Amino acid sequence: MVTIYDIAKKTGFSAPTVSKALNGTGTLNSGTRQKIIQIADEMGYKPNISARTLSTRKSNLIGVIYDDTGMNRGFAHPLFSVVLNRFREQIEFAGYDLVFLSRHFQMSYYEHSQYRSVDGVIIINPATGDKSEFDEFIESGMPRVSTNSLFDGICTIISDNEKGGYVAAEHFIKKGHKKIAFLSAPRNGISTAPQERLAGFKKALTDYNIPFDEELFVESRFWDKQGAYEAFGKLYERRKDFTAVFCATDLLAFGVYEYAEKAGLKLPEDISIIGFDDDAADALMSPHLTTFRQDALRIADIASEMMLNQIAGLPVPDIVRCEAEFIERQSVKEIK
Amino acid sequence: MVTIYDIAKKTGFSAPTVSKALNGTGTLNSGTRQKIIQIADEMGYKPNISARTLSTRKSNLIGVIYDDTGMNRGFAHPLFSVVLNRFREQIEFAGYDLVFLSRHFQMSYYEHSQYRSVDGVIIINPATGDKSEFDEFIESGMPRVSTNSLFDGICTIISDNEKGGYVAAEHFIKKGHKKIAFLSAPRNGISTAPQERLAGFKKALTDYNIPFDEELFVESRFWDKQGAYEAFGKLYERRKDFTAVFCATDLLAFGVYEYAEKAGLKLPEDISIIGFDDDAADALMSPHLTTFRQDALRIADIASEMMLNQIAGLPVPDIVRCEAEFIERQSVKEIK
DNA sequence: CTGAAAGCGCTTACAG
DNA sequence: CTGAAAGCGCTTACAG
Repeated sequence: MVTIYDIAKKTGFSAPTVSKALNGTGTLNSGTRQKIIQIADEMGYKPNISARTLSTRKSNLIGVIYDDTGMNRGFAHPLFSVVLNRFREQIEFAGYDLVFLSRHFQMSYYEHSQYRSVDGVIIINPATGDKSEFDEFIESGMPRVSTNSLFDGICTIISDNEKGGYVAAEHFIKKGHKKIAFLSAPRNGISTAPQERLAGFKKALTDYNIPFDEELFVESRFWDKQGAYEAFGKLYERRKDFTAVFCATDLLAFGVYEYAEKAGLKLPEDISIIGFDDDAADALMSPHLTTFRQDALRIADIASEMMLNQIAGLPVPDIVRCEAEFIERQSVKEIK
Repeated sequence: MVTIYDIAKKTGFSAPTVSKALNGTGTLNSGTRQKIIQIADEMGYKPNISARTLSTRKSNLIGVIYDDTGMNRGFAHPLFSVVLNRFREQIEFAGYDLVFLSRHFQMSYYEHSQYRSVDGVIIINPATGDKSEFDEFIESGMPRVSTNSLFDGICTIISDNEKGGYVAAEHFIKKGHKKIAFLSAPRNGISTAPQERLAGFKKALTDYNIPFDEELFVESRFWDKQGAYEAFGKLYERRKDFTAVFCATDLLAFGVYEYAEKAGLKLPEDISIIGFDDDAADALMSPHLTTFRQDALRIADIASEMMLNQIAGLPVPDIVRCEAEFIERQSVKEIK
């Protein structure tokens, strides 16, 4: 490993001068700068980031909070996986690397971030948990963004879920449906999406003078197919007069498809269905699932921009909403 | 941030003694060790990893090579996403953190790994590329594992793809199929899986005295649905007398489903199909896709074990094969 | 414009 | 069993 001392010796300048030349800091004769840079190149110099971090407290590392406990999808989530991937691209382009933050060894997320001297943190998927876990990040003033759920004091980039819920309900209504069920994801987690989608759903009903029927609301115990299968089963045993169901996420819709297959229900003839997320499977299932595509690329782009802004000391908004695109496929039947 | 000097002052011992106590190194009076640990705890001491890395050259960081350029799935790959997730869990349990390695800024993967002083590297998905890119890792002696493809000199944990190809062909044959097509993934990449699966496929044909028909072999231009759609179309325009197709990966099978839907072909009545990977969509499509499940958890477990072994200076095998499980669903028709 | 000095927080021989 | 000294590779005031 070649160090700045090696370059200093070779060029005849001092280590601080080499440092300034390589970093473009301080005032330097442009000739000596050129020379140093050239020699450094020839020698194949690579800075030692640990040394730099130790003296500057800047690591060029961004901590990622991504933990799918309770979701059991690993990195296969249709929204989060894309957000992670694109955020990584953008932030690497700006010279930062991504390191995963965890809660192991009695370290909290915050302690872990300190241990690694990260320059900022992105909350993509904190699993279920307690929002107060993030208070230390807020108090510390560390640059931080969330692409998952609203936190007071954390710049959050998130889909307009309420609008999504509204559009879904409105679509059903315009296709002639009146008895529309709502299959919710668990509302006890850290994500506010289920509530927001429900709020929009109710608002549309109200606007179209359709009363919200509590009996047509059902909540899955988990964010998965199995939970949805059971929840929908409960709903269907209770009531058979509804013609449509809005699922707060595609994963839940998959449970409905499974139930329909086992129970001999025809989709969308017997029940129309709309999901949320545009999972890769949607366009493969029969009928192809009508859904919403969250703008993961835009969410990630804005997240990285907001991260960089904060690192630069610039102010950022509390919340940025991104539109989710309605994708009409084949799972909603028109009722005359 | 409290440092070992703060603890030294408070306890009356020197910094080196504190260091030894906290790390459990050297010979220390167990009383002073206890005391130091207790005070450190009370003071909420967290080691500064940059300082430690600088003096020990050990970062407790493992570099991850994961780049899906050309695949365009982000982290949504049915095998890689699970491998990444489980490997992360295991390696974090051993006290290591994961950082993504990239090829930005004229840095090669290897240079990036030096820059971050990683203790080891896992190659999960290097995108298409040149195997020689990894020569530096091998020469350097850095601990390294691959869960993607075979590299001489890198401990690789990978499915028994040849066996998979064999079992697929044999299954078709036992169901009465004789004219069996093979839809391959691109073979120009770094992954050896397509060739291995093809080799097993051919072997089964030979064992059952069925000649391999070159005209029934077709290669997709990309690892995606669209490429498969086009490739299968070419095949189908050329020959209509085959009754089954083995797709080297589920993604390719999706392209066949799409083609079948557009062309009005019935699955599995007109064409039987087997995929590979057990993508989450498989059990949702009609007909549910018969496929193979790679043992991603086992692959990741072994990968982390092999990584840890290398870090500990222990020898590791060149290659570990894991069985892929055959999952029979509904996409293969029995021919009388 | 350039460099000597000190410091970031830790660990590793080496003395005592 | 414990500590003084030096070093890991870099940067930041501060002098000149």
